[in-house]
Amino acid sequence: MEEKSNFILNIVEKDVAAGTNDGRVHTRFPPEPNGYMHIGHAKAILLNYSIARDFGGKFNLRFDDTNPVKEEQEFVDSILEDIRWLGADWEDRLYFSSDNFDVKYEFALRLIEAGRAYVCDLSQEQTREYRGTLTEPGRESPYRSRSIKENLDLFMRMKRGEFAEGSRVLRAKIDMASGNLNMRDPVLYRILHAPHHRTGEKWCIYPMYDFDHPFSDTLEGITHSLCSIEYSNHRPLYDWIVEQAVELIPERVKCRSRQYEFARLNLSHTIMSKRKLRRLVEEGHVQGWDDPRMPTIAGLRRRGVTPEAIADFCDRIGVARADSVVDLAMFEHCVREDLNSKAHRVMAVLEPVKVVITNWPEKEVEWLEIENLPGDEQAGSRQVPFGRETYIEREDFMEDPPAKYHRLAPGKEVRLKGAYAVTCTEVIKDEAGEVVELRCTYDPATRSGQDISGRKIRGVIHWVSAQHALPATVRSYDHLFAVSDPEQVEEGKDFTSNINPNSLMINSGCYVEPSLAAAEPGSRYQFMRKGYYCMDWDSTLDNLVFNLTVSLRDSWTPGK
RNA sequence: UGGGGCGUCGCCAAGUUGGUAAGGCACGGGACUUUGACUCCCGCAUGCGUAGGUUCGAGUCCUGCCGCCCCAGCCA
Repeated sequence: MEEKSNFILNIVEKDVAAGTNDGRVHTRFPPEPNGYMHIGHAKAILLNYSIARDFGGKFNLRFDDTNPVKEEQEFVDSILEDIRWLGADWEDRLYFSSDNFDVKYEFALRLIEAGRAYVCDLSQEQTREYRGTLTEPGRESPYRSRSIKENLDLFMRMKRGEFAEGSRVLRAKIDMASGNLNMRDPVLYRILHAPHHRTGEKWCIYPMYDFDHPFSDTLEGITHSLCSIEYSNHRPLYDWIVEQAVELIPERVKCRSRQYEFARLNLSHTIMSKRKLRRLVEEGHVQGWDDPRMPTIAGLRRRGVTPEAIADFCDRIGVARADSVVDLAMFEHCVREDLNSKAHRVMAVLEPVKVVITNWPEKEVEWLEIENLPGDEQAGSRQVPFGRETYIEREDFMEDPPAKYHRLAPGKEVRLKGAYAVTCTEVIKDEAGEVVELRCTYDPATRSGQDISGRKIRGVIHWVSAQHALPATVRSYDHLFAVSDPEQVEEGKDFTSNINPNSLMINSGCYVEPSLAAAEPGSRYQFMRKGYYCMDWDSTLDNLVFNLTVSLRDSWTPGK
């Protein structure tokens, strides 16, 4: 009914209507291969991809690999995998900034020839001093007036490797008095005697982001270059570079690319900075980049979150320019909604207590048919064994229950889901007073689907046949950070002090129904009345391992 | 005290040329229920940072305040 609307869509619609760039829409996602993708990146990836898709345009994937010191092939591989998994299709347009280092060098030469760039010999420290401050204008470098001939010579020798790292840079000649520090003769190229993960030893000068990015966009014909808010200050420089390219190297320019900024995603109870996520991994607060508690794409995938849920989430949070923090509950809602419609229902008991049905024949086993996905006949059904001994959840029994406790208690009757109604007749405890076994009787007239007892049975609990149960380990997760804003800390502490010590809980003595013997790692289920779980790759034949994706909503408040 | 942004319900977020505040999440209430799940109903901003102004009429225009974010890498 209501169309989704945001300022970027409005811009694109207007451009298409006006025939800007011949009505063409071309976006890109430009990751730097120096870390893993997280859900914040997913927002950017999906935004770029969906705009191209929805307007019949194109979407490129371009690695921004202009800093060999920080970048590695390992990250290229993981990023490729994550973006593919998210479903953003770059078709045959996978690019690397480094693929065009030659053209970029040529562009730089023309900038020098036009008198708009110069080689500067100031040290890094001096450069900083000359740049001025936020409130005071900068001073022009003494090297700013070098002749074009000398600049050309010096730059070519920089490329040949004649100079030490840090000894010289190529700078744009713009305006040292600009209120925007990015315009105070920004560095275009620096010397880095470091091997590049793709170009190897070929180059020892590397372009800076501000020079490389806009030019790459024009080379690829990117019409709408979307990035996050902190690049707003760079837009004047982006436009300057595009203008220079249009004028000085028009044969390579496919269009006048334009940059638009939107607010990056922040999630409550979560951190999104690559640096801090790295610390969580390196300091052992989590077990790796794909730890299910991590907001990384790899972590979410291992947790059991689907790409569809992520896409739906990104769709719902919208796109705007205002800083914001989205409630994690919003994300969890999207995950539940998606899984609710596709995860098959099975039974698993996480903290088992044995139930013996005293009036059930010793060796008899009855196979009950239970539907896989109520409301969806296509999903079929399966046979689940029921016998004299079963396990139920420890929390589904209370010796002295509060009012409206629709579960098992002495003398009370509940239905074992898909099977019979049982009544608790005896509670057996150990010396410590811990309940170790419950004795019940069942009523044959209450067989699921053929209940002729005429009684209305309120409580329904899940169970697993003891004789057929499969042992399993279930890992339950809570928010990695106990507080909404992990960055809010006391004096002298940092975000790690907000780590939730109980974010991981491992239950190793669990039992799951036998149908799960056929489950595959990565497959998702709803453990009835508990939550959604994903089989982990750590699973073995004699011990299945499941990760909690998200629990079911639970509106039951004891005593109320 | 420079420049660039942003401020609409607890959290996100729509709001054409000014015409009388969408939607989602969360929350509360109810119905249904062999998952206390799902689903379905109902409720939830006389007010859009704030103070003025223009106007028949302003979240939308003007002015002044207030608050928050970003920028002084040879990182991206």
